[in-house]
Amino acid sequence: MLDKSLIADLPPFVGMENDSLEKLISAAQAQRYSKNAHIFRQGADAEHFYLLLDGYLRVVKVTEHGEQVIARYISTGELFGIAVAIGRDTYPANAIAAVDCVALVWPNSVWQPTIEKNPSFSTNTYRAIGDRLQETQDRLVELSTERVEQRVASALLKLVRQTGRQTDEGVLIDFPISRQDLSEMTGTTLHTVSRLLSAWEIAGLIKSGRQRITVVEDHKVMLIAHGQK
DNA sequence: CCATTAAAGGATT
DNA sequence: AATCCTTTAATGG
Repeated sequence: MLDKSLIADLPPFVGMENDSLEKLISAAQAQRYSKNAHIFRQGADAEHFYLLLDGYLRVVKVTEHGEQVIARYISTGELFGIAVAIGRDTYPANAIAAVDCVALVWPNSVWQPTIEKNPSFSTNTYRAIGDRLQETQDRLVELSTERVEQRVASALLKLVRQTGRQTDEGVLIDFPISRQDLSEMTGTTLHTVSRLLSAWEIAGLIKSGRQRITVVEDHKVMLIAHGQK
């Protein structure tokens, strides 16, 4: 049996009445996903919506030719797979566990009643959707105006803000991330990312290993992101 | 400035 | 052993 304290303090649910919370949580099912598992697939019928309780996952668009673009990362406490919120009946992308994850799963049928009875939940989720839209628009501008170096630096900083964990060496990005992943976030190739990271490591801005990146000099990375090298 | 191609070595399963 | 990740160099748009 799930307890409402699991979700009561998470951003999507702040301001909700206690009995509404209880009702919502009782309609949910907890589900574990091991690393690299697909939670849902692009184009599949959207029958559920989700909340990430623990872990990180990536949202990946796949083209007809098999090329992948990482649309965004979802971290703990975020809703995802909310196709129902924007009137879609299929999922627009794949959701893949970046590490072992735990999520709550609801059937879409509980979305509409929950929205209707809980104005705060409604505003919270539509705000979140708005934020994500804003983010993708910012990325569009980035892609068309900034050099690769700036885009990779920006992506690093975004990940640090979203998932950074302080260590004695700097701020570690808290899940396995490859050069390929970074290239899929920034519209470049893994080779270019590899070269950039190598150069930054020599310059002391970051430390990196296989699927590990630690930002040591975030200020200097920020300078690169903003174009003044 | 950056993508592509190729080659090779290390890490992971 | 097979596969995945990373680095490096050469070439060309």
